[in-house]
Amino acid sequence: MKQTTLFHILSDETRLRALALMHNAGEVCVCELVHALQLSQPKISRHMAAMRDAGLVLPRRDAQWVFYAPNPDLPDWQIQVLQSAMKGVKDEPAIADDLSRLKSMSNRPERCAA
Amino acid sequence: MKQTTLFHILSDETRLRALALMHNAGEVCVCELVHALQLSQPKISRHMAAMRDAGLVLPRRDAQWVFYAPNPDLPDWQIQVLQSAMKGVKDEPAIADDLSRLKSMSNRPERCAA
DNA sequence: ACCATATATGCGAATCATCGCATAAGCGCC
DNA sequence: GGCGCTTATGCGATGATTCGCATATATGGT
Repeated sequence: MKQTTLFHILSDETRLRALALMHNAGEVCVCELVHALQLSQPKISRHMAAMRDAGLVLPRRDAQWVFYAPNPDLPDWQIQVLQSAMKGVKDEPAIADDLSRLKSMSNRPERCAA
Repeated sequence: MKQTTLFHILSDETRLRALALMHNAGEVCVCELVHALQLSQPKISRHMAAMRDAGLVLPRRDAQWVFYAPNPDLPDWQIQVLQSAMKGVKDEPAIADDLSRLKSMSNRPERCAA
Protein backbone atom coordinates (compact mmCIF):
# COMPACT_ATOMS: atom_id res chain seq x y z
CA MET A 1 0.00 0.00 0.00
CA LYS A 2 1.26 3.45 -0.88
CA GLN A 3 1.88 5.66 2.13
CA THR A 4 -0.55 8.27 0.89
CA THR A 5 -3.32 5.67 0.70
CA LEU A 6 -3.37 5.12 4.44
CA PHE A 7 -3.56 8.83 5.11
CA HIS A 8 -6.27 9.33 2.56
CA ILE A 9 -8.35 6.69 4.32
CA LEU A 10 -7.85 8.47 7.63
CA SER A 11 -8.72 11.89 6.20
CA ASP A 12 -12.46 11.23 6.30
CA GLU A 13 -14.52 11.67 9.44
CA THR A 14 -16.85 8.74 8.75
CA ARG A 15 -13.95 6.34 8.28
CA LEU A 16 -12.22 7.63 11.40
CA ARG A 17 -15.37 7.10 13.44
CA ALA A 18 -15.80 3.59 12.03
CA LEU A 19 -12.19 2.77 12.84
CA ALA A 20 -12.55 4.11 16.36
CA LEU A 21 -15.62 1.97 16.89
CA MET A 22 -13.82 -1.13 15.64
CA HIS A 23 -10.77 -0.48 17.76
CA ASN A 24 -12.96 -0.05 20.83
CA ALA A 25 -15.49 -2.80 20.25
CA GLY A 26 -13.50 -5.25 18.13
CA GLU A 27 -15.47 -6.70 15.29
CA VAL A 28 -18.52 -4.74 14.15
CA CYS A 29 -20.97 -5.44 11.37
CA VAL A 30 -22.36 -2.95 8.87
CA CYS A 31 -25.77 -2.69 10.51
CA GLU A 32 -24.11 -1.89 13.84
CA LEU A 33 -22.11 0.86 12.16
CA VAL A 34 -25.25 2.21 10.54
CA HIS A 35 -26.94 2.35 13.92
CA ALA A 36 -24.00 3.70 15.93
CA LEU A 37 -22.84 6.32 13.43
CA GLN A 38 -26.40 7.17 12.35
CA LEU A 39 -25.52 7.18 8.68
CA SER A 40 -27.05 5.54 5.63
CA GLN A 41 -26.25 1.93 4.87
CA PRO A 42 -24.81 2.59 1.39
CA LYS A 43 -22.55 5.26 2.81
CA ILE A 44 -21.18 2.94 5.49
CA SER A 45 -20.81 0.10 3.02
CA ARG A 46 -18.79 2.20 0.61
CA HIS A 47 -16.45 3.49 3.27
CA MET A 48 -15.89 -0.02 4.61
CA ALA A 49 -15.17 -1.18 1.07
CA ALA A 50 -12.54 1.53 0.75
CA MET A 51 -10.86 0.41 3.97
CA ARG A 52 -11.11 -3.23 3.00
CA ASP A 53 -9.58 -2.55 -0.43
CA ALA A 54 -6.76 -0.68 1.28
CA GLY A 55 -6.15 -3.67 3.55
CA LEU A 56 -6.89 -1.75 6.72
CA VAL A 57 -9.79 -3.91 7.84
CA LEU A 58 -10.68 -7.56 7.34
CA PRO A 59 -14.21 -8.71 6.52
CA ARG A 60 -15.73 -11.90 7.90
CA ARG A 61 -19.02 -13.11 6.57
CA ASP A 62 -21.38 -14.74 9.09
CA ALA A 63 -24.80 -15.59 7.66
CA GLN A 64 -26.26 -12.40 6.31
CA TRP A 65 -23.87 -10.21 8.25
CA VAL A 66 -20.42 -8.98 7.36
CA PHE A 67 -18.20 -8.22 10.34
CA TYR A 68 -15.23 -5.95 9.92
CA ALA A 69 -12.22 -5.93 12.22
CA PRO A 70 -8.93 -4.01 12.19
CA ASN A 71 -6.21 -5.84 10.29
CA PRO A 72 -3.54 -6.81 12.84
CA ASP A 73 -0.94 -7.65 10.19
CA LEU A 74 -0.06 -4.21 8.92
CA PRO A 75 3.50 -2.86 8.72
CA ASP A 76 4.74 -1.41 11.99
CA TRP A 77 4.60 2.19 10.91
CA GLN A 78 0.97 1.81 9.86
CA ILE A 79 0.01 0.21 13.17
CA GLN A 80 1.68 3.12 14.93
CA VAL A 81 -0.13 5.68 12.79
CA LEU A 82 -3.43 4.00 13.61
CA GLN A 83 -2.67 3.89 17.33
CA SER A 84 -1.77 7.56 17.34
CA ALA A 85 -4.89 8.37 15.35
CA MET A 86 -6.98 6.57 17.96
CA LYS A 87 -5.29 8.65 20.66
CA GLY A 88 -6.21 11.74 18.69
CA VAL A 89 -9.90 10.89 18.61
CA LYS A 90 -10.42 9.15 21.94
CA ASP A 91 -11.56 12.31 23.72
CA GLU A 92 -14.01 13.41 21.04
CA PRO A 93 -17.57 13.47 22.33
CA ALA A 94 -18.85 12.25 18.97
CA ILE A 95 -16.73 9.11 19.31
CA ALA A 96 -18.02 8.43 22.80
CA ASP A 97 -21.58 8.88 21.54
CA ASP A 98 -20.97 6.38 18.75
CA LEU A 99 -19.74 3.79 21.23
CA SER A 100 -22.61 4.40 23.60
CA ARG A 101 -25.15 4.04 20.80
CA LEU A 102 -23.52 0.75 19.84
CA LYS A 103 -23.68 -0.58 23.39
CA SER A 104 -27.32 0.36 23.81
CA MET A 105 -28.31 -1.09 20.45
CA SER A 106 -31.04 -3.69 20.58
CA ASN A 107 -31.08 -6.51 18.02
CA ARG A 108 -27.31 -6.69 17.79
CA PRO A 109 -26.48 -9.75 15.71
CA GLU A 110 -25.04 -12.72 17.56
CA ARG A 111 -21.40 -13.46 16.96
CA CYS A 112 -20.45 -16.93 15.94
CA ALA A 113 -16.88 -18.12 16.29
CA ALA A 114 -14.44 -16.39 13.96
CA MET B 1 -6.93 21.37 14.13
CA LYS B 2 -9.47 18.71 13.20
CA GLN B 3 -8.05 15.19 13.17
CA THR B 4 -8.96 14.72 9.55
CA THR B 5 -6.99 17.83 8.56
CA LEU B 6 -3.68 16.31 9.56
CA PHE B 7 -4.38 13.15 7.58
CA HIS B 8 -5.54 15.11 4.58
CA ILE B 9 -2.24 16.98 4.57
CA LEU B 10 -0.34 13.69 4.71
CA SER B 11 -2.40 12.13 1.92
CA ASP B 12 -0.48 13.93 -0.81
CA GLU B 13 2.85 12.68 -2.13
CA THR B 14 4.33 16.12 -2.66
CA ARG B 15 3.57 17.18 0.90
CA LEU B 16 4.96 13.93 2.29
CA ARG B 17 8.19 14.41 0.34
CA ALA B 18 8.48 17.99 1.53
CA LEU B 19 7.91 16.92 5.13
CA ALA B 20 10.49 14.16 4.82
CA LEU B 21 13.02 16.64 3.49
CA MET B 22 12.32 19.03 6.36
CA HIS B 23 12.56 16.32 8.97
CA ASN B 24 15.88 15.16 7.53
CA ALA B 25 17.47 18.49 6.75
CA GLY B 26 15.78 20.78 9.26
CA GLU B 27 14.80 24.10 7.81
CA VAL B 28 14.44 24.28 4.05
CA CYS B 29 13.41 27.15 1.82
CA VAL B 30 11.06 27.05 -1.12
CA CYS B 31 13.76 27.19 -3.76
CA GLU B 32 15.51 24.25 -2.14
CA LEU B 33 12.28 22.29 -2.24
CA VAL B 34 11.78 23.22 -5.88
CA HIS B 35 15.26 21.94 -6.68
CA ALA B 36 15.18 18.80 -4.54
CA LEU B 37 11.66 17.67 -5.44
CA GLN B 38 11.97 18.86 -9.07
CA LEU B 39 8.55 20.47 -9.07
CA SER B 40 7.26 23.89 -10.10
CA GLN B 41 7.61 26.79 -7.69
CA PRO B 42 3.87 27.59 -7.53
CA LYS B 43 3.12 23.97 -6.78
CA ILE B 44 5.58 23.87 -3.90
CA SER B 45 4.42 27.22 -2.61
CA ARG B 46 0.80 26.15 -2.50
CA HIS B 47 1.55 22.90 -0.70
CA MET B 48 3.68 24.71 1.85
CA ALA B 49 0.87 27.21 2.37
CA ALA B 50 -1.51 24.34 3.07
CA MET B 51 0.85 22.90 5.68
CA ARG B 52 1.47 26.32 7.19
CA ASP B 53 -2.27 27.03 7.42
CA ALA B 54 -2.74 23.68 9.13
CA GLY B 55 -0.02 24.59 11.64
CA LEU B 56 2.22 21.71 10.65
CA VAL B 57 5.17 23.83 9.59
CA LEU B 58 6.46 27.21 10.67
CA PRO B 59 7.72 29.80 8.17
CA ARG B 60 10.68 32.08 8.83
CA ARG B 61 11.45 34.88 6.44
CA ASP B 62 15.12 35.67 5.89
CA ALA B 63 15.74 38.32 3.23
CA GLN B 64 14.04 37.12 0.08
CA TRP B 65 13.84 33.54 1.28
CA VAL B 66 11.18 31.82 3.35
CA PHE B 67 12.40 28.87 5.36
CA TYR B 68 9.98 26.26 6.56
CA ALA B 69 10.56 23.96 9.52
CA PRO B 70 8.45 21.32 11.24
CA ASN B 71 6.37 22.75 14.07
CA PRO B 72 7.69 21.20 17.29
CA ASP B 73 4.69 22.30 19.37
CA LEU B 74 2.00 19.98 18.05
CA PRO B 75 -0.17 17.77 20.24
CA ASP B 76 1.48 14.47 21.18
CA TRP B 77 -0.66 12.31 18.96
CA GLN B 78 0.15 14.47 15.94
CA ILE B 79 3.88 14.32 16.64
CA GLN B 80 3.58 10.55 16.86
CA VAL B 81 1.67 10.35 13.59
CA LEU B 82 4.35 12.41 11.90
CA GLN B 83 7.15 10.28 13.34
CA SER B 84 5.44 7.11 12.16
CA ALA B 85 4.83 8.65 8.75
CA MET B 86 8.55 9.42 8.50
CA LYS B 87 9.32 5.79 9.35
CA GLY B 88 6.95 4.79 6.58
CA VAL B 89 8.77 6.79 3.93
CA LYS B 90 12.39 6.58 5.08
CA ASP B 91 13.19 3.61 2.85
CA GLU B 92 11.61 5.03 -0.29
CA PRO B 93 14.18 5.59 -3.03
CA ALA B 94 12.38 8.76 -4.11
CA ILE B 95 12.89 10.25 -0.65
CA ALA B 96 16.58 9.41 -0.69
CA ASP B 97 16.90 10.99 -4.12
CA ASP B 98 15.24 14.17 -2.88
CA LEU B 99 17.71 14.42 -0.01
CA SER B 100 20.68 13.73 -2.24
CA ARG B 101 19.57 16.40 -4.72
CA LEU B 102 19.28 18.85 -1.84
CA LYS B 103 22.78 18.08 -0.58
CA SER B 104 24.33 18.44 -4.01
CA MET B 105 22.51 21.68 -4.76
CA SER B 106 24.73 24.60 -5.63
CA ASN B 107 23.64 28.13 -4.72
CA ARG B 108 21.91 27.03 -1.53
CA PRO B 109 20.95 30.19 0.34
CA GLU B 110 22.95 31.01 3.44
CA ARG B 111 21.17 30.56 6.72
CA CYS B 112 21.18 33.45 9.15
CA ALA B 113 20.41 32.85 12.80
CA ALA B 114 16.82 31.90 13.49
C1' DA C 1 14.00 54.20 -9.20
C1' DC C 2 14.98 49.99 -11.45
C1' DC C 3 16.10 45.29 -11.78
C1' DA C 4 16.92 40.48 -10.28
C1' DT C 5 15.70 36.87 -7.25
C1' DA C 6 12.34 34.52 -4.45
C1' DT C 7 7.73 33.60 -2.95
C1' DA C 8 2.63 33.92 -3.05
C1' DT C 9 -1.82 34.01 -5.32
C1' DG C 10 -5.94 34.69 -8.79
C1' DC C 11 -8.07 32.11 -12.18
C1' DG C 12 -9.93 28.56 -15.08
C1' DA C 13 -9.52 23.57 -16.43
C1' DA C 14 -9.30 18.97 -15.31
C1' DT C 15 -9.59 15.44 -12.09
C1' DC C 16 -11.17 13.11 -8.01
C1' DA C 17 -14.15 12.10 -3.85
C1' DT C 18 -18.42 11.74 -1.86
C1' DC C 19 -23.25 11.40 -1.73
C1' DG C 20 -28.25 9.94 -2.42
C1' DC C 21 -31.15 7.04 -4.69
C1' DA C 22 -32.42 2.96 -6.67
C1' DT C 23 -31.34 -1.65 -7.34
C1' DA C 24 -28.63 -5.84 -7.35
C1' DA C 25 -26.62 -9.67 -4.83
C1' DG C 26 -25.90 -12.88 -0.78
C1' DC C 27 -27.87 -15.54 2.92
C1' DG C 28 -31.27 -18.11 5.83
C1' DC C 29 -35.85 -19.73 6.31
C1' DC C 30 -40.43 -21.36 5.11
C1' DG D 1 -39.34 -20.66 -5.50
C1' DG D 2 -40.58 -16.72 -2.60
C1' DC D 3 -39.81 -13.61 1.28
C1' DG D 4 -37.18 -10.87 4.65
C1' DC D 5 -32.98 -9.12 6.17
C1' DT D 6 -28.31 -7.49 5.20
C1' DT D 7 -24.77 -5.79 2.37
C1' DA D 8 -22.81 -4.16 -2.09
C1' DT D 9 -22.85 -1.42 -6.30
C1' DG D 10 -24.22 1.35 -10.74
C1' DC D 11 -25.27 5.88 -11.81
C1' DG D 12 -25.56 10.77 -12.05
C1' DA D 13 -24.98 15.12 -9.46
C1' DT D 14 -22.31 17.96 -6.52
C1' DG D 15 -18.42 19.74 -4.40
C1' DA D 16 -13.47 19.64 -3.31
C1' DT D 17 -8.61 19.23 -4.83
C1' DT D 18 -4.90 19.94 -7.74
C1' DC D 19 -2.60 21.88 -11.49
C1' DG D 20 -0.49 25.16 -14.96
C1' DC D 21 -0.05 29.65 -16.32
C1' DA D 22 0.27 34.29 -15.62
C1' DT D 23 0.91 37.80 -12.44
C1' DA D 24 1.34 40.08 -8.00
C1' DT D 25 4.19 40.87 -3.88
C1' DA D 26 8.44 41.09 -1.12
C1' DT D 27 13.31 41.83 -0.50
C1' DG D 28 18.03 43.33 -1.53
C1' DG D 29 21.41 45.40 -4.56
C1' DT D 30 23.06 49.01 -7.90
